[in-house]
Amino acid sequence: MPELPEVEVVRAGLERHVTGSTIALVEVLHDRPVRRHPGGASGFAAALTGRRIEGARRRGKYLWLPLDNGDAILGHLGMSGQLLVQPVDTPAERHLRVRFALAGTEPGRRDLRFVDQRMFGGLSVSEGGAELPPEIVHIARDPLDPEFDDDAFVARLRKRTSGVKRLLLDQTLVSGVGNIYADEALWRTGLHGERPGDRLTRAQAVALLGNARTVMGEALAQGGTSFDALYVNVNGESGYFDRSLHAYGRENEPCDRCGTPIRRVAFMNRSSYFCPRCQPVPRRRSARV
DNA sequence: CAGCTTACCTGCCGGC
DNA sequence: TGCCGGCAGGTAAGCT
Repeated sequence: MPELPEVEVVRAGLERHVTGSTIALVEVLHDRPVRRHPGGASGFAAALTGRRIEGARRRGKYLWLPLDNGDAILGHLGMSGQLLVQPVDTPAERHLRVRFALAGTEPGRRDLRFVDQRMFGGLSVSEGGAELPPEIVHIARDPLDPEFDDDAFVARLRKRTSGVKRLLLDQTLVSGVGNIYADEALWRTGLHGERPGDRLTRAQAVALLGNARTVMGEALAQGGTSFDALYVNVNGESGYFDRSLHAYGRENEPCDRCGTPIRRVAFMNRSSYFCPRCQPVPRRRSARV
């Protein structure tokens, strides 16, 4: 499950290894990953064959490769997606979905391959999307983005009545925060995920954002070194998980701060983990204002 | 229109 | 052994 730090590692690897390459051939092995492309698999291949890749960019967990005609290949790794740069004679991966044969600047013929077991992810051609694909203009910047507006985020967060975990996962407020990092940021801040946004103090909101940024930054620092190889090969198994998680996945284990067993509750068809002592369940909003 | 739920997808794992 | 339900989760679409 690639979180934002892993996606950024993929982006950096793609920028380094496919920029300047020309797409000689496109092979779509499964329709689902190109479902968002209106022209279907054949249109997808036709629109990309012969194009030159100009770089690799990212907004939240979306990636795009600007092309020489102003379009872009827009992609999302979903839950299990990988973008691999492989020598052309590498045997097909079990879940290989799309293969781009590259003719390029580096010696040796290489493929760019989209591999995805569960196919929540996908690729599409974004017309005119080289600068910023119109399909993702609603996606907010992420906390590691230098242009992320802290004050605007804090102000918006504090106007919303939803629980703050739901808000952390709202891509129009902030991107790149998944279930794991949301739980970790809340644990560090000592906030329960069901506390309404409009019941946070400004200081709490600022601290929460800071902690989200710290968690993601630490993961990026660790992941960024281990994947700096010749080929982009990120499988989502971040070594960061085992070492540094305080809440996520630790049901019944003692809280690293106070020793109280971590609890797990269902939330949005998934799980939330929290310390019931450090992150007390908020009192219900009173009926009258 | 904010808020919330559901669908999408496959592999793994525990229970029977 | 093999089947089956539950679980994992980012995002968009479709409800209220």
